Amino acid sequence: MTTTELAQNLTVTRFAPSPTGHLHIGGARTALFCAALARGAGGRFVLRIEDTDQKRSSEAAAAGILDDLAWLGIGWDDGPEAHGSGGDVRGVGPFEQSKRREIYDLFFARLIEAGVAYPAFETPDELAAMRRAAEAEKRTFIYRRSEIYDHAAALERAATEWHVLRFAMPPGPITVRDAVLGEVSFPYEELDDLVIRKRDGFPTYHFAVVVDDHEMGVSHVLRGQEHLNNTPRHIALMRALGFSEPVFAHLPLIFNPDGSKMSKRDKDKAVRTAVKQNQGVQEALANSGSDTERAELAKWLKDKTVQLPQERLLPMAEQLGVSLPEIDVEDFRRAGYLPEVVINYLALLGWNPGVKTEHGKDLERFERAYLDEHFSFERVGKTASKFDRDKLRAFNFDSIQAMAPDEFVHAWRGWAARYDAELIDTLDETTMRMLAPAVQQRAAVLGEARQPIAFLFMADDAIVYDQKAVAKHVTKGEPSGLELLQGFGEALDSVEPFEPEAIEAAAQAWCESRGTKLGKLAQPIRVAMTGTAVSPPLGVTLAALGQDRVLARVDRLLAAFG
RNA sequence: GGCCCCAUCGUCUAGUCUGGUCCAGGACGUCAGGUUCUCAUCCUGAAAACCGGGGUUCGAAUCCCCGUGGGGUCACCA
Repeated sequence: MTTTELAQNLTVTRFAPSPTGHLHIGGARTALFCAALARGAGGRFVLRIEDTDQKRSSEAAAAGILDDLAWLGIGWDDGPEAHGSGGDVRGVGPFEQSKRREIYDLFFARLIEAGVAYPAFETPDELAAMRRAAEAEKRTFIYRRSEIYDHAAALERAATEWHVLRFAMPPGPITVRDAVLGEVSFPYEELDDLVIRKRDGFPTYHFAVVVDDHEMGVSHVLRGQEHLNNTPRHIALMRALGFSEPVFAHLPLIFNPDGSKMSKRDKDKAVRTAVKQNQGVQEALANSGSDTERAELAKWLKDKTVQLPQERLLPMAEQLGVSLPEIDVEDFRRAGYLPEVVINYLALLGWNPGVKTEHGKDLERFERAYLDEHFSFERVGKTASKFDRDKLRAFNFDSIQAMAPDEFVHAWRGWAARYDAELIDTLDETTMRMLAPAVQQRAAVLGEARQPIAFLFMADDAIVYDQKAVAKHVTKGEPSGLELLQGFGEALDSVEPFEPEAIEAAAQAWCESRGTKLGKLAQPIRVAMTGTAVSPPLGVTLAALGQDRVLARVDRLLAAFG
């Protein structure tokens, strides 16, 4: 079966990121919808790496994107082999555009021969000047082939001179038939003769996309709405090349809560603002690192368009106490969101099942398989949506609640293995298992699971007592917390086994015998264990610490205020 | 600025194509109560929207027009 034959009866979608950084959350949604459409139709989902920009692309970034997709559970049928996905059973690869030069050259030749692709010799500076001139006259700059253009002469000149290849846009308006937006027309006057081959011989994005989509038998092109303006150009190219048009579907954009575009630059912005407000840090930074590092930093501080690599941003953010906005899939992973939750939330951004549950509520929580089965363009919205982190958190929280303790520990340890070595080193699996129920309902994301048990990571003699908590729960009252603690401390000695249930039973019994409420005893214990009036339930708190450390902390409080 | 897209609670949205069942439903968030050994969880309840103006129609959130607002895009980046 040839590619075109396949295209006629197969739904083929593709996700084509350019490897310039981690996978953006918006890109993840596009990939998800592409995969869902293909799966639901029994078709194929292609992953292609768009690395025609030699300066910005990197293999590391490409690998990172594959890893991000794999973490989300989005597998691909045709594409680079990694994480159990990919391969080239249809023989439509390679899947990196930088390896497809000969293919593009073939189609360049075809267009040149037809006289619709032509060399152009303006330098970038000259073009910039032309744009400025147009702007001064308040008209839009449109590059158009001169009417007295001599194709043969231009080709001759091109043999010896640097040039780009441009596509002669055919006259007449072009209408895009979009599966979510309907028909959208663009006048010829708005469409210029776009560059299809760069000076360095690489195709531009427009050309490579059109050729590759055709060669790979892509039947449905799903992408963000920011590409809508490119589509008429692509259609013109397809027609010139004799390709059939795929179905286009432009997905609504995803924005920040403040309405701005969700961009990787947001991270730089957050840190840059904080640095500028902090004179001390600014000076410290100005005096550390190598010369080149300092120069980069100075440039970054001044120029909003300059981005710093994540490895440099992260420590600065930590030092300044600012949290980086989550933009990339990797950010959500680090924060401790569950991949299936991210998928679920993403699916709802711009699409919805339009189904009610038996309780008359909108169906919002569903599995990946549900999306695969039910995804359709009719239910894709046209409106851009703001990314609601609170709602994502709530989803994640619910999913964490729904986990069995073992499941939770598994997820937690998996996360910690990558992001929190100290946690793994300090707590064994049995302890985590015991802690799980208490921690689960206090953590919306895995990264927060440590907070309610922070006291476990402190040395017994390093507890800092909160003055208010001490005043309220330890020194005040009749009997005082101190006295209760003293009495119960002895009782604690004989608790066997030293596990949550036994401890709680002992505390309960002890309080009953003394005629006090459990709360009266629990609070001073909390202060002794954590320095504050807040901790997980008593039994778990004490059991996790272990008898020795508990008694040491009781003694220390007694000594400090007794 | 040109071109293009969009417009329902603070946010995500159902309802819009096939006008009436919508004094607009759900979720997140917010607020108020309740349960609880703290913090949480959990339970109950409340406030909260059809951008404005004209049409069409017996009737418009739903159809049409004009405004207004928001966004995208105008590279030898993708």
